[in-house]
Parts: sequence; structure tokens; C-alpha cells
Amino acid sequence: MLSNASKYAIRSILYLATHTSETKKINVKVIAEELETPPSFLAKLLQQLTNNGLVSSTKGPNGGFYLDEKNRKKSLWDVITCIDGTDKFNQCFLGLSECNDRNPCPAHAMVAPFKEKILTNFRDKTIAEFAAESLEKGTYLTLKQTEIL
Amino acid sequence: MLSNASKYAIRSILYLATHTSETKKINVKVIAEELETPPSFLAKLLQQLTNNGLVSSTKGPNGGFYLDEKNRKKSLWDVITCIDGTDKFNQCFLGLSECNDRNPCPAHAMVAPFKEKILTNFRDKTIAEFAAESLEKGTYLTLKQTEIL
DNA sequence: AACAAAAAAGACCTTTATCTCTTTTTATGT
DNA sequence: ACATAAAAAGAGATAAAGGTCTTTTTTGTT
Ligand code: FES
Ligand code: FES
Repeated sequence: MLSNASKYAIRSILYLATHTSETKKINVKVIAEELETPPSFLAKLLQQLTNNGLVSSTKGPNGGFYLDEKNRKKSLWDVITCIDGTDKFNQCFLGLSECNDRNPCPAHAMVAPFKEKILTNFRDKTIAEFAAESLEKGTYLTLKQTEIL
Repeated sequence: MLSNASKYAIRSILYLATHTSETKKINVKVIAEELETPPSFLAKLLQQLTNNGLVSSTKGPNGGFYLDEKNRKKSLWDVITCIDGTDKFNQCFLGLSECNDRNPCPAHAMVAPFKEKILTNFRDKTIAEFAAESLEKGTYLTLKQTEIL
């Protein structure tokens, strides 16, 4: 479904949302350790996210990555399209050219409702909202693999 | 989500289910044309499916691929695991090590119901049943990209 | 000014997925 | 028997995903 790159990106964004601010920045090495992702690869991803206005960064001592208010207004959908490019969730499950209700493939009825849900949750919800919800539910804890409540 | 290989495999299986029998076999070239898939690649996939008892075949003139009664009792789940191997639908959406209700990631609540549905539809339904349903609903027509009702 | 710490940039490397081509084997019809 | 039509088998080719490493630039601290 999602590429590793997108998964890492989403996880790091949610991590940044809950752990950083304009006054508290974190560097790649730490983020990569916290999320247990390949550090160099994550660096590239954060670079790309920064170039596209989804993450903020400052260089030099005490520098690092963080989310400002503008970044927090973006959606996870923005993250996915920034990294993976393609419109993953509008594609037909069986790889046919178009996916719509008028010309459904055998799997369509099964997948279509899910797509709707993904769209509304990922596209119409800001990262700030998503992170806040995760905090409420306690699901943000599981961003790191080994972390057990 | 699914690899191209799995998608081609599923589509060809459903095609075989509705177009072949012990007495009516179809060769790779025709199947590939009908489904608009790369012929050589599809040949390899059908070979693999045949080796794993999901498809039947006979060589020589008037030979080709087809589904016998035994093949029709398999599930699409069997097809996916035969081709992709990995347990695609039990994996965490964000790539964390385990996916379960006890230790959910931020996306879990959104994805879990879908997984259930996929499992029951793909694992607990025979190919025969799935194909029959598709015929009823008319969705089998859209196996080929350009085919519009 | 010198140093250090961080991201940015760019050049790679490795592995996996996707796809092709050629040769061999097997079955059928004449 | 022979020709032919098909799958089976095996060896590669290409492209994309995943990941690493080194150098450069920027910024803050001493
Ligand atoms: S048409 Fe295949 S999933 Fe919608
Ligand atoms: S834990 Fe991530 S999808 Fe279930």
C-alpha cells in the first residue's frame, strides 16, 4: 500500500508533531533512533518534506527539524503525495485503469468504503488534529516498534 | 498494497474461472491479450500458480491453462500468498512490527475493519464463489481495462 | 576568527520487482 | 514417424525501491 518511505515520513511527522516546536528542535539522528528507521534514508525524506513545506528545519548547533504552525495545518495526505507522488488511494485494487462506481472491478465493492474512510481521515484532517487524537487515544506511543504501554 | 504480479494473477484466475473448463483450455498469449498484461510475465506467473496447484495446464496442441474443480475450491488468498508470499494484510499500515488491537498505531482504528473484510472475502470464499458473485453483479466484465459495459 | 554541530546536496550502492528471451519438454493430430 | 503447438524451465535485462556515504553549506558558540 504505502512505500517504506511514506511510512517513515508519516511516523516522523507524527513524532515531530508531538515532540517538537519552534523552540524545541530535534536532529535526524535522534529521530531515527526513536523511530528505529535508517538514519541516512530518513534524512533524505525529511529533506524532501522540508523542501515541500511540510517540515521546518534550521542548521547548525541546536538546530534540527520541527513543525511550525503552518506545517501542522498540512494533512497526512500531503505527506503521502509528497513522498510517493502517485494517487495511491484512487487506484483500482486489481490494477485496472480506473476505479469508480460506474465500472467496478470484482473487488471494488469491498475496497471502495475503505478508500472513502482513508480520504476523509488523511486528507481532511490536519496533522495537528491527527496528532491530538492520537495523544488522546494513546496510540501515538506505538510509533516506535518496541514501545509497549 | 498488492504487487503487480498478484494483481495479474488474481485477474487471470478470475478470467480462467469464467472462461475455461477441463474441456476448454486457453493459452497464455490469448489470456495476456484479454487481460492486457505482459505475456511473458504472465506466463511465469501462471507457471508458478500451476506448480502450486492453483491452476491446471496441459502442453501441446489444444493445450493451455484452465481451472479444474480442485482449483476452483482455492481462495484468492491462496493466490496472493502463492505469488507475494508475505502476509500482506496482517501488516501494520505504518510499518510497525505488529498489528493488533492491544497495541494499535495511530492508523489502526481506521484500517483494522478493512483488514477483517479483506480476510473474510479473500480467505474464506472459494474462487468459484467469488467468480459466481462477480458474474451476478457483472463486475467480471471489467477485468479487462478497456472493457466498458 | 575558529570551531563544532547541524541540515543540504549529490553521488553512489544494493536489493527487489518487473519483465523478456531462448531453449527444452510434452502432448496432439496427421 | 513427424510436424506442430503448447507449457516448462532457465537465464538475463531493466527499472524502481530502499538505503548509504561523502562533501558542502549554514549557523550558533567560544
Ligand atoms: S475498480 Fe477496482 S477497486 Fe475500484
Ligand atoms: S497497528 Fe498499525 S495498522 Fe494495526
